[in-house]
Amino acid sequence: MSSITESTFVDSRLRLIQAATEAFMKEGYRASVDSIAARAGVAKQTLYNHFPSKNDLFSEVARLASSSILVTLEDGSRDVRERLLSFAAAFSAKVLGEEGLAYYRVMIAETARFPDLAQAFFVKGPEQTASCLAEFLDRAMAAGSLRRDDPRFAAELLLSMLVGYERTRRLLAGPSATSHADGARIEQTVDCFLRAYAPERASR
Amino acid sequence: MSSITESTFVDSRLRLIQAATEAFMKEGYRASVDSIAARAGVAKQTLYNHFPSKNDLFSEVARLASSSILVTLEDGSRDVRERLLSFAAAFSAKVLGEEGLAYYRVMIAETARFPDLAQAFFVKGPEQTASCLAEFLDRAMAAGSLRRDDPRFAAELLLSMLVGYERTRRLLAGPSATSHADGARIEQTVDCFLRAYAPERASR
DNA sequence: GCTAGACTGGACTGTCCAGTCCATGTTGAG
DNA sequence: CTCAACATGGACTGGACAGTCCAGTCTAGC
Repeated sequence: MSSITESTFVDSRLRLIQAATEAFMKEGYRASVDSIAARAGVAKQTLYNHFPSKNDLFSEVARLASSSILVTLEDGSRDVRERLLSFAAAFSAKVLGEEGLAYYRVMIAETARFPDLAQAFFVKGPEQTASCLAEFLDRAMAAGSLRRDDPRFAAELLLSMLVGYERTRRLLAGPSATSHADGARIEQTVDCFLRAYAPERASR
Repeated sequence: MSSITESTFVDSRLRLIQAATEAFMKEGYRASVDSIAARAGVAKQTLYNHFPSKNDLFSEVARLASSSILVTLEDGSRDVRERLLSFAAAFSAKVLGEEGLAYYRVMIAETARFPDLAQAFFVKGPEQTASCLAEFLDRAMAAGSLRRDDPRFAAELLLSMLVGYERTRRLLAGPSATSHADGARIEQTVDCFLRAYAPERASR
């Protein structure tokens, strides 16, 4: 990319990680070292120059992927509903997208082999997203836009509502046969949540 | 069990299926044929007398397990809330229990290898449970106990709320560190659902 | 030109495992 | 008693795969 010859050394590490990511996401941990090296256009020995073992390579891939899964609420002076909607859309897209599903599947499958990675994935993903959302809900409750209640519980509830059933469907039956269009589903879900957390007795 | 000698033929099939179930649930498809035969106290050849291949054995196990995962609403003349509560408790127990989690994990992990089994699992489990619940909600809506709305959507929503986040937590981080006691969590969830689907403007 | 360090290809080892084969019991039915 | 059917265990095949080794190539910098 940067210089003359097409394999500019050093970046073989990057190519490896990229290839490994693709392979692991598609085939899970069962993806063979040979196939990863081949996909990266690199000799097997080169792979072992960079990573002491397949486990280490997998761990690296998983750690990298884990570091880009947080979904936050954009700051904005808009309506609570507006902000929740845009968050919900972003969250759904991430979790229910090709990549998100693949990653989830692999981590679930390999929890036994890599308990620490699974734990880390959970903390950096769902857990942190829930914290972030809970904080937002807490403020909204304080401001009277939502009924006062346990914000952490509410956050986990909303996350559940957004992807619970749909994720299972897509994981098990493929992304086919979606009953609702995504946008409508999300809006309906958020409105349901807002109805459950509407402030007492005040119509708005 | 029925007669004199301790290995009464024929039931070796049952012992095999039982052993295979345990093994597959614990180690996934990677569980070796030898280990399954050993666990069943049976020769490998015996296993191959009953099942032409490891795939067939796995399929049999999965099909059997799939046929016992439906959760229905008991009929009763009680309150809508009461009935939903008892359903929610049963559903949570099944899905979030040791066994339910293990089964879910295995099916998710092997979707690529056994797409048909995964599909069947989804239909016999979540899908059918949702239908059953939707029917109940539909009747409750007709009776005015719940606000009129798409009952199928409401059903999927409730199922999501009940296990979405908690299942992910348990799958990835083990059943440890549960923030709420199970009972409280379920009750809170159902009440949230009822608030979202309360009949218009009527306080009860 | 020479050296050091990274890359290559391919052969090789050791292990694990699905599935087969066979020689040898054990059992119940005719 | 004998046959048929099923069970046993242990040896074996063939393939996949992680990880090692090595002899040779390319490049950069001295």
